[in-house]
Amino acid sequence: MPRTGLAPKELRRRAIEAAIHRIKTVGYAKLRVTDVAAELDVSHAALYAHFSGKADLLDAVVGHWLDVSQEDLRAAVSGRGTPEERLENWLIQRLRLKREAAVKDPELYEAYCHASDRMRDVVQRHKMLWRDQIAVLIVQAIPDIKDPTHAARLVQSALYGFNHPRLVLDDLDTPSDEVETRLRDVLHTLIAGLRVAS
Amino acid sequence: MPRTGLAPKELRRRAIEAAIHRIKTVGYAKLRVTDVAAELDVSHAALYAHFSGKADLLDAVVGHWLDVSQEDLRAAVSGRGTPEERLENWLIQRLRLKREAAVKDPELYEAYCHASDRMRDVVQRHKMLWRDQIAVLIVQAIPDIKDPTHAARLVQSALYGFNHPRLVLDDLDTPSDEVETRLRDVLHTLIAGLRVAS
DNA sequence: CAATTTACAAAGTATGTAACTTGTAAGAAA
DNA sequence: TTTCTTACAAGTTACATACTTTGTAAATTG
Repeated sequence: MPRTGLAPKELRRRAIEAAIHRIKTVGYAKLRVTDVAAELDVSHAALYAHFSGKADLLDAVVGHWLDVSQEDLRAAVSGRGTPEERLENWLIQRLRLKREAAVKDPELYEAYCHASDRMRDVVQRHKMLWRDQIAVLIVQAIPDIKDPTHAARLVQSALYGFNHPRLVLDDLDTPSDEVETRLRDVLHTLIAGLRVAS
Repeated sequence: MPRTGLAPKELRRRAIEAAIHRIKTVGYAKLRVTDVAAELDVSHAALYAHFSGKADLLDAVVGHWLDVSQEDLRAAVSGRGTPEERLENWLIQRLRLKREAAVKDPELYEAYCHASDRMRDVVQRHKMLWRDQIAVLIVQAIPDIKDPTHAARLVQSALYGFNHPRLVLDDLDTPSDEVETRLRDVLHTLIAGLRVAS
C-alpha cells in the first residue's frame, strides 16, 4: 500500500506541479527527476510508476499548460461580436497567450518549445484542436464556405509565422500592437479572399 | 608589397571560395579561419586585413550565396506568363532554391540559418530586396493596388512559414508538391483578398 | 606604405575523470 | 496486490587541465 497515502492521479498532479515549480526556479535545462521526487518526499524511482520517464513527465507539464491555455481560448469561440470578430479575437488571444507565457515564464515556455520541436504527441493533439476551432469560427464567419477544413488549414499556414513558438520568441521585442496589426491584416485579407472563392 | 601578388578584391574572393570549400568538406561548425588561411597559403592574420573577423567572413559567404540565389530569382520577375503567374513562380522559386540548398549543401545552408538567426545585416538587406521584388510583382498583378509596400509586407508575413530558413528545414520531409500547393493556396487567397480591397 | 609575417594575450574547445542522473529489477511494507 | 524502497548498471554532466583558435600589435618585406 502507498506510503504517500495519495491516489495515483493526485500524485501525478502533484508531480506535475512540483516539476513546474522546479522549472520556474532552477530552469528547464536543470530539471532533475530526482529533485521532483525529493520535493514530493519520495524516491525518484517511485515516479516511474506514474510516468514512463522524464520525457513523459515533461509532456505532462506541457500538456497541462496547453490545457490551461485552451480554457482561455474556448471563451473566444462563444464570445460576443460578429463571427469574423470572434475569429480575429481567437487568433489574437492565441498570440497573446504565447507572448505572455514567453515573458512571464520563459523557462516553462522553453519546455513547450522543445516539445514543439520534437513534435511530441501533446503538441500535435493541440494543433488539431486549434484547427478544429478555427474551422468552426470560419464556418460562422463565412457560412457558405466550400471546404471549412481546407480553409482552416490555409489560415493556419498563413498565420504560422505568428504562431510558431520559436518565431513568437523571435519578435518578442517588437511591440504587441504592431505584430497584432500585421496578424489582423493578413487575416482580413485571407477572409476577403475566401469570401470571393466561396 | 604583397607576398600573394593578388589584388585585395581577388584575395577576398578566394578566401570566400576557400571558406565555402571548407564548410562543404568539414562542416560549418568546424570552420577555422586558420584553415581558410592555410588553404590560401597565408598566415591567418593576413585575412584580418580583408575581413574584420570570422563573423565578417561568414557574412561574406552567406552574402555570396544570397547573391547567386538572387540571380536565379531575378529571372522570374521578367519571365513569361501573367503577372499573377510570375508572382507565383517567383515565390515558388524562392522556396525551391531554399529546399534545394538545404538538401544539396546542408552545411552551407546551416551557415545561412545562423546568419538569419542573428539577424545579420546581409540577411536583412536581402529580405528588403525580396520585399521590393514582391512589391513590383504585386503592382503588375493588381495594377490599382493602394499600397504596394504594405501589400508586399503582408504577403511576406503570410508566407513567412514557407520562407523562414528553420521552418523550411522542418518540413523538408514533406513532399515538395504538397508544400507548394499550400503556398499557392495561401497566395491566391491573399491576392483575391487584396483585389477586393483595392 | 600597403600587405604580410611572427609573436602573443584572451577566448574557446577537447579530454579525461569523478560525481551525479536516469531508468530497472528485486524485494519490503501496508 | 499495489506502492514504494534500496541497490545497481548505463548514460550524463561537471570540472579541471591542456591544447586550439581568435584577434591584435609590432616588426618585416617588396
